[in-house]
Amino acid sequence: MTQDYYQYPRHLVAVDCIIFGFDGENLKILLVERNFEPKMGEWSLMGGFIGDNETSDEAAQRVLNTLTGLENIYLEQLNCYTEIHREPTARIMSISYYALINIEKNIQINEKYSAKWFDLQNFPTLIFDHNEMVKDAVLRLRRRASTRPIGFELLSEKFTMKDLQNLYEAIFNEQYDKRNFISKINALDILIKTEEKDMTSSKKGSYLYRFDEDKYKKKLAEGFMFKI
Amino acid sequence: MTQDYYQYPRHLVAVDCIIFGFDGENLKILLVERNFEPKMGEWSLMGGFIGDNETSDEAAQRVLNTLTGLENIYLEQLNCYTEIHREPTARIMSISYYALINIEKNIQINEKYSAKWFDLQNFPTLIFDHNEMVKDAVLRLRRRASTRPIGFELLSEKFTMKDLQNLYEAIFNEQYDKRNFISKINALDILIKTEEKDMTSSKKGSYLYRFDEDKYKKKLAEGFMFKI
DNA sequence: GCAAAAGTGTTACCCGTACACCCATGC
DNA sequence: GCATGGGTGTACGGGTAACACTTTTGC
Repeated sequence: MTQDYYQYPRHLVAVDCIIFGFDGENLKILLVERNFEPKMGEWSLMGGFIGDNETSDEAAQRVLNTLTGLENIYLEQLNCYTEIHREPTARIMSISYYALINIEKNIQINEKYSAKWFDLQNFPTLIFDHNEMVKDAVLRLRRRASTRPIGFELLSEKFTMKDLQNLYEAIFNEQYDKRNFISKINALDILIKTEEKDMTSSKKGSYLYRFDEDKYKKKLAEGFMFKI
Repeated sequence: MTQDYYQYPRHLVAVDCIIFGFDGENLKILLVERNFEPKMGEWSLMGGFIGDNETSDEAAQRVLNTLTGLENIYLEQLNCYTEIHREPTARIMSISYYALINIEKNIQINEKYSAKWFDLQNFPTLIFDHNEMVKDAVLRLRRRASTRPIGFELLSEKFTMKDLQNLYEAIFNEQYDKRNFISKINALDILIKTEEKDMTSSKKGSYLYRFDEDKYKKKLAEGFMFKI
């Protein structure tokens, strides 16, 4: 006996991307203005349907690449939303992904889409269940950021301690003591202090650091746990 | 301009359930022997296709109900697996769910399915990507168990401290000091100590406890965080 | 009376947190 | 020389982890 697949319904399945960025002070989210019905003109997450010859991960990368031109973006699958009437015109399941991108690298946003960075503390109401998706994504971002060194995806290759602290303060929406934060980071021992200084923020200048990915991986293999 | 949904492919979407149980000593997983091709006779997770008029959550509950007769099972969505050739005969996406059930309550497993409880430390190789699903589910179970009082789903309504400790030792695959464990649990202050004793395990007998869900919810609302 | 599991407190160490002053430089 | 942000060390307290003996009772 072989199972007959023709008796089972088939579904439209999309991906929707929650794209996070960081401008040095605040967490940002990249939204697009819909240029088709339904809900044309309203703000939404960037999304697209999953094709026959791509996985959902690939679909999400494709969607992001179409919008930003970037490749190999940090991307993680979140949830699958399957409410029957989550979209009014058809039953569409959607797998949400969150992406972390460095705003500075992201020079050219495809003009075909009216996309805009919004402050995560203050962005418009989105279509369908996209607000729920964003809420879930923020929670996941916080969880991940506390146990994995994903914050560096949001920064440039070189950054100051102040940048890093600002980033974590934005992610967790909390203020930290400078001395405690720095000694915590130094205790992790996964940064390289360069000889260079960032002179834009002060007269003294502040040292630039890089994330030492090789060292991190080595320590991981030895049982090290990132924790912040 | 309206988007034309007919141009997009439709997909078979299934749910697969990782069903955890606890026998007082070890974590168990409920597996079924496939009675249809492909891979007939091999062990797999219990699954089923998502219908047109049900959400994935509902499909997972339906699948579990079909197998065990139980209703309102603790269930959480895990991941969506979308590799194109994850099943050999057709492209099928699968949303995995993990379920926690009390083995003792689960008196009648549907005889239509050859289902069997296996020790989580020692169960057969499963079909397709089901082993990966189980691995992911165990990790999620550990994360959840450390921050939510989900362990009680796996125990009977009344349980001894020893039961609880055995459960957490099984989940985290670690040994704990009895005194430290008990004082940690007592500090949480979310259990009710009953007058009854379980006399089966010793001559002295050990007190039975119940999870105080109302108290837990009240404390949650006041900012309490479960942590173990 | 003895075997077998239940139940119970104290101490030491570590980590997290609070906290304030000097440094380097451009203007 | 002064204003601005950068960089550094210590002390205290709370919580976690290590640790052993007494109690109960059925046989």
